[in-house]
This record gives sequence, structure tokens and C-alpha cells, in this order.
Amino acid sequence: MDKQTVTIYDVAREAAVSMATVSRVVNGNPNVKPATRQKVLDVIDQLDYRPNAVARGLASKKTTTIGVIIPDLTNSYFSELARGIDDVAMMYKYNIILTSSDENHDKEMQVIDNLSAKQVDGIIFMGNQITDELRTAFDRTHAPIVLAGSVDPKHQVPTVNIDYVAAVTEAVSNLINRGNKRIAFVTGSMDESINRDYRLKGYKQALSEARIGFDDGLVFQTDYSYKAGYKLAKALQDVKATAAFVGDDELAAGVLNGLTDAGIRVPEDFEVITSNDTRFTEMTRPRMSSITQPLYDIGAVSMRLLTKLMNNESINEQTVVLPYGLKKRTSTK
Amino acid sequence: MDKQTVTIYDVAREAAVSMATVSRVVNGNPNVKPATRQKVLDVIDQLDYRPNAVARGLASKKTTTIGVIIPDLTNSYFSELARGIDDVAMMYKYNIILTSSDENHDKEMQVIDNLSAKQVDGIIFMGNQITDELRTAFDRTHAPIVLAGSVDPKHQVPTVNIDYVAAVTEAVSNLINRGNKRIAFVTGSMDESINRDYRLKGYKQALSEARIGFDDGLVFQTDYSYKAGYKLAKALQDVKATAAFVGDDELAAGVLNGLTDAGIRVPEDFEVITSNDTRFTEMTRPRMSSITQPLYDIGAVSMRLLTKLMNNESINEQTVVLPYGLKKRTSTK
DNA sequence: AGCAATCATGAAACCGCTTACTAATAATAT
DNA sequence: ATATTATTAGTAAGCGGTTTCATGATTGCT
Repeated sequence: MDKQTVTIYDVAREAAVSMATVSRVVNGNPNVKPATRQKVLDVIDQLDYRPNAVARGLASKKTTTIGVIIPDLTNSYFSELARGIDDVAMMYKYNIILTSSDENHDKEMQVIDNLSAKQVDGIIFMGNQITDELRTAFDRTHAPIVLAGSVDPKHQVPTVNIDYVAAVTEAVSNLINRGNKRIAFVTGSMDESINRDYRLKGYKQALSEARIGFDDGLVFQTDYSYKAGYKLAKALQDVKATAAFVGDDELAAGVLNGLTDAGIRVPEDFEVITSNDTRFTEMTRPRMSSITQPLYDIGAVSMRLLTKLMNNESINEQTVVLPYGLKKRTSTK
Repeated sequence: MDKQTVTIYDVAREAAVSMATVSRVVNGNPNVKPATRQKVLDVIDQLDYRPNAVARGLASKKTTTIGVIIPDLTNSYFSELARGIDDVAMMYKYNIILTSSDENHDKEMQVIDNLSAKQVDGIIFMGNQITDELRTAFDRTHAPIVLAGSVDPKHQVPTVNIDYVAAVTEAVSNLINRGNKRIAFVTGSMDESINRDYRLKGYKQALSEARIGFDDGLVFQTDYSYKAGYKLAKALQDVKATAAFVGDDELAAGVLNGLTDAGIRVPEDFEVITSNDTRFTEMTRPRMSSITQPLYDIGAVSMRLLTKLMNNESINEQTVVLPYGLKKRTSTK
């Protein structure tokens, strides 16, 4: 009934060698005479033997599995990162245990412990609120951790991202340069440090460089969804904004369409610039101008960095900052 | 230096009981005197003991981990399914090893063996070409498998999806009813049975019901991307189509925008209907009419079904077909 | 009080593999 | 030919749990 699993022991017996030898050939250990190796290989083939990765993990204390914590799988920003992670992980023969955190702090904590129990060799974390509690959870874990496309204000955890402050400054300055004085700042919750400590900082910096006063009323916090953006259109008019910087592309698409549907012409009467340069930017009409980020690369580099950490290789920089850009499309003049 | 991992053995010693007892309390086995249980619990707490899931997996032959094979993480269709899977998996305390197949057949095979080696308790497979080779790979695996949002023409593998033939028939008939005679059929490769055996069948059925001849020239195979759709606009005009049924939302968005940018008015001069009702449908202008599918539910139900299979519970139906609908938006008249 | 039935615990085998450490064989040097 | 050094291969001790089986402690019942 139940397919008999064939173990290393069976192979050893059949090939008339010890299990140690089988283990050696399976792991490519050179200390095996070619003839013996071939004999074992033949038996392996014949018996269709496949090493049990769990047993191997227990014995070797390496699972060749890493954990990836992602706030929202369906958010293009994160899924693009994940793709980069995935490709490189595959390249290095690692499997990925993917877990959603829903940006929920308790879940994040729980998930880390869970991954830890599963003995993952490393963890890639995406999420924008590195609390101290989270840090202690990181510390409890044996596995090295890297942050992908996220920020650690305290610069304690290895991280791969872009210079968000500079990017936002540039984006907003760009808006200012075309005469906009009342520029809305639209993002997710200010509890997230990427918004509070980075994007907002960039926004303020651009304003101050242009000697424009900061107006609290122009700051909008909402969730990262199309709907939320769509609903914001009215409020944006109420505060007499003539442009908006938006922290997420779906949110921006909502803003854009909400505005358009309300009869506001973009970009003639209102300019919109967004942040992540995901595929959404090309789909809307007008197409959305955006900060550009090497999304795939952020993921890929994170994973690469993690492999180094897992191998105890020396690292030059804990934090790697990738280049960003600005792409003009048709939602800005 | 290296944080000393505390094992069940340490707990046993400290609590002055045997490891068997510790194991019992950890696993909620009722055969433990309350006083003993409490004592052990205290020590566990005090030592911050966390069971090693790998060891547990080896001993119990259950890893509480399932494998999920996904063609493309960044495709909304699949990521929505994945979210459903993920939620239910979490509910049942399963972790997910997520692997991309890139629709690559060899990779799919390899990935299945790999998951199998990792001793996953079950597998959810998304992908639209269930070859016989793949079937044998499925068979080799001890773990039960269910197909999510995919089709098995031979109905051998447990599957959760919708009635694609009926859905497409309805969508195309809808187009026909408004006078369209030359309706393009735009999807991915005809190698995928979902296109060849289901969607195309529905398309032809609608035509034949309306006594419209089938024209090969109206069938377009391309890849599921915005760009591919965008480029198709010209060809669509060349064959004098007045409407299109499209098998993927991003692809449809491309078609739509390509048409619009070429000066064709949608829906006045050309109607477009798409298939997956993902978030893209709301973002384009005009908004895309679509077949609606309970994406999240397909994922969720698949996972639920898998849990039953993993527990050897009796199953009513191997194949569960969820309801679909048709949503009129503004890309159709 | 005496004996069976039930409950709580421990001893030890086992899960399938890795990895010292050791032994045997082969190669090289003297 | 003998001693010395490499190569190959085997032995066995874990890795950290689960689980069967046996045993001792309790409880129930007559």
C-alpha cells in the first residue's frame, strides 16, 4: 500500500558498502574510489533513492530552507521583491518558506518563532515597523536576517533598499519645480517608519529647500489600496492641493482614477507621482510618473547577502543601498 | 558565543521527569498528571524551550509543511489564489514552501521531487499543463496533491476551479448578443490545456450556438503580459475584429490600452471582456468587464481540501467547482 | 483488605542521515 | 623489504524528538 521509502541503509546493503560511503557519494565527498562511487550511484538509480531532507537537516543542522516574511503577497511591490528573492534562492538551492504577516505585529513575532522552530538557515524580512520587540525576536533566532525593501532606522539589521529620503525629495522637488505649492503627501500609516522617518522627511526637505511651509492638512494616511486612494480624491480637492506624492502604486492608481472620475484633469489640473514603479504605472491613463526602484534587484541582492551571512562570509557593508531614479510618464506635466 | 539550544532533554532533567513526559505535555497528551504538567510547563517557560520542528518531523513523519507550486508570483491571478491558500494553511498551522515554476515543465518536475525530499505533507499545484510525466511525478510523491485554479483534463487529480467552458461561453455569447460577429480570442499558449480544451471550447460553443463560423485568424496566442497585449492592438484591427475575449487581465489591460492608444474607442468601436476579475479590472479606463471568479476561495478551498486529504478524511468530490459570474464594467457596451 | 482496572511515568527503540574517529588498504619513501 | 604517509571505507555516536511497551502508582469495587 504505502510506497516503501528507501533509505540510505537500503542502498548501503544493496551496494555492499557502509551507509557512510553512500552518504559520501550523495554529498559529493571526494574520498571515494571512483569504482565504488559508480557502484553506489547505480544502486541509487536502480532503487530510486532520494535522501530525506528532514533527516539530513537534523543531522547536519542545515535545512537549506530560508524563511521569507511578506506583508502582502498580492501587493506588486512585495511580490516583485519576492521574485528576486526566489530566483536567487533557487540559484543557491534554497527553498523558501513564505509567510504572510499582514503587517500585523503579533503575527510577525509569531511567524519568526515559527520559522525559527523549523530551523530555517536564514530569514528575509519585509515590513516597515522594526520595533524593539521585533529586534529581540530577531536576536532570539539563530538564523541570520536581512531586511528587503524595508528600513531599520537604527541600522542594526542588514538591509537592502534605496535612499528613500533622497528619492522622495527629488520627486517632490520635481513637482515643486513646475510650480506646485500645495502638494499632498499620501501614504500608509505614519506608524511605519518608512513613512514617518523617511518619506515624510524627504517631503519636508523638498519643501524647505523651496521655502514652502509645511502644512499638516496636506498629509494623508490611509491603507495601501486602490479603494482608499479612490476615496481620497474629494479630500484632495478640499485642501486645494494641485499635486500629490503617493507612497504606493495601487494607492496612486486609486487617487488618479478618483480624481479623473471627479472631473479633474491629470496632469493639467493635478499632478500625481508615485513611488514603486510597478506594472500598475503603465496601465492607468494617464500613465503614472514614479520613483523607479530596482525591485527585482532589491530582492535578489537581499538573498545574495543572506547567503553570505549564512556562510559566515565577511560582509563589506551591512546595508546596501541600490540606485533609484525618476521616471516621467503622463501623470505629471 | 553560539546560543546554546535547549533540548527536550534539558527540560526533562530540569523538571526531573523523563523526556517522554515532556514530549507528552508539549503535544497536549492528556495522560499527564496536572501537577507534573505544570511543573514541566514552568521549566519550559523558564528555559525558553522551543521544540525543534525538524527533529519532530523526522520522528513523527509529519512536517506540518506543504508545498505550493506557482507559475508566477507576480501574476495577480495566482497571487490571489496564494492568499487564500496561505490564510487557510495558517489556520490549520501549516507552513508553506512556495516555489515558482515559471510554467517551465522541467522545473515543475524538479520542484516536485524537491518538495518530496523535504517531506512536505501535501502539495498544491497551480499550472495549466498536467502532462503524463507530471502525473508520474505526482504519483512518486507520498504527499497528496490538489490542483488550484487549474485543470486536469483527465480528472485524475483533485482539483478546485470553476466551469471554464461555461464561463467563456457565457462571456462570448454576451459579446455576440450585442451584435459582434468577429470576436477575437486572445490567450496564452494553446499548449496549455486550459486554453486549448476549455476556453477555446467555450468560445467555439458560443459561436456555434449563434451559428457563427469559426475563424482561425481570430485566435491569438501570446504570453500573459501587458506588453504582449499592447502589441496586439494592430493585429486585432487587421483582422477586423470588433471585440475580444481575453484570458488574462494584464494581457487584457494591454489590449485595451493598445487599442485606445491607437485611437480605437472602447467600448464603442471595440469591446473587451477579460477572465479573472483581478484588481486590474478596476484600474484601467474604461474599466474591464470580466468573468468573475472567487479567486481567494479557490485557493482557500484547495487548501481545505488538501487538509482533508492529508488526514485521510473521506472526500465527497475530488473535484470542486466553484461558481463564476459575469461582471459588466465599461469595456463592453 | 484484596484484586482488577486505570492512570501516570519511564526506558529504550527508532526516524534517516552526517560525521568524527578508527581501521584497513594502497602508495611512496627510505 | 620496511616504515611512513595517503586514501578509502567502516563503526558508531549523535541530531532532537515520538512512540511503543513495560512498570509502578492509584483508584475503584466487592
